[in-house]
Amino acid sequence: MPAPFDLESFLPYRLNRAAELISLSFAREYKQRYQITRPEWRTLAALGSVGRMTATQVGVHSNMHKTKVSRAVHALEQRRWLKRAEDDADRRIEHLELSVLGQKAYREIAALARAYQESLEQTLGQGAIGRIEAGLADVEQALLAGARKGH
Amino acid sequence: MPAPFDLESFLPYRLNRAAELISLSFAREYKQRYQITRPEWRTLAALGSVGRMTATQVGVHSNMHKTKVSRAVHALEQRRWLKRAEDDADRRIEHLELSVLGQKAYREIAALARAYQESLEQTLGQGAIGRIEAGLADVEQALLAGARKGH
DNA sequence: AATCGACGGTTACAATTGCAACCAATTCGA
DNA sequence: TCGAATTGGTTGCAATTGTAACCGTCGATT
Repeated sequence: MPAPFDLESFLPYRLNRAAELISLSFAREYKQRYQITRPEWRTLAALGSVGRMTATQVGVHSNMHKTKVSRAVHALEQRRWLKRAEDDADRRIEHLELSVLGQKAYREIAALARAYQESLEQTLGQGAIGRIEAGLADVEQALLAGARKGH
Repeated sequence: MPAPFDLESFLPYRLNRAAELISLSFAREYKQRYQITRPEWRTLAALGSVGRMTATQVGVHSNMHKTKVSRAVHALEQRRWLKRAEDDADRRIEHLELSVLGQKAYREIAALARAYQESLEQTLGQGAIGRIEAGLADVEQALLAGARKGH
């Protein structure tokens, strides 16, 4: 007799459900106000938070497919929130950077994000979010380590 | 001077990244072998784990959009993994149930899922996954409670 | 019992997405 | 040093997805 399978305690299922819920919940805060999509916000956030990066690095950082990143970058460029700069040594590479306008937008949406998370932390209690994130870090590390070995 | 915003500790971003990573990682286990999509697996899992449910209930349980559920149900029905049964009292409602074939498929994929999670728990240490899930449950509860009040 | 709003579920259509193929540039290896 | 394999990034196309509109049914109000 096999061990029972409880979907409610299956991590991929649980993570998906929670991620979808919280993402949509927060997206409501900026979708209307800034006319920006989810991939665009993630790209903006990555560049604003980390600083100058290439498209590939943005993709790794936020775990987005490279075509998704490519399109988000294009959209942000149209909006003049982002500038591309070529690399001196390798002409395939494009360094991405937020424009002054982009930085302004980033700061504003980041303020929304901060407020959102602060409010959540209020109701969850101090440190609760940090503990989840520590757990997630371990999970990601385990998965990425496993992937390299071809599991 | 505003508090700094660190994307790495922003919960929606972190949850999305982790969820995407683990979902794709596990999807590799069944996509090939069973020719089944992510929404189909989630629906199968919900019905297999919880038992007879309506489409709406499946959607709530797995936090999937109702059209996604509708299409997944249709696909599973084509495959003869699922049966519909009308409700005696309310003719709008359809009760969904796995067929014998569907139950068999569910048991097989559930076994994969169990193995997957066990292996993960091995590397993370006993109880690590449970702690994350407890945290997620709190988050979900907070968000759903907030949504009802119109936040 | 007729009307209106809500509900469960499906579908048409448009937008978003991922895969695969591609281009240009670079690195590797014989 | 030349060709093959690899890399950063884009694009065409097909598949997936969400929005909105819809159908049939139900419940409440009158």
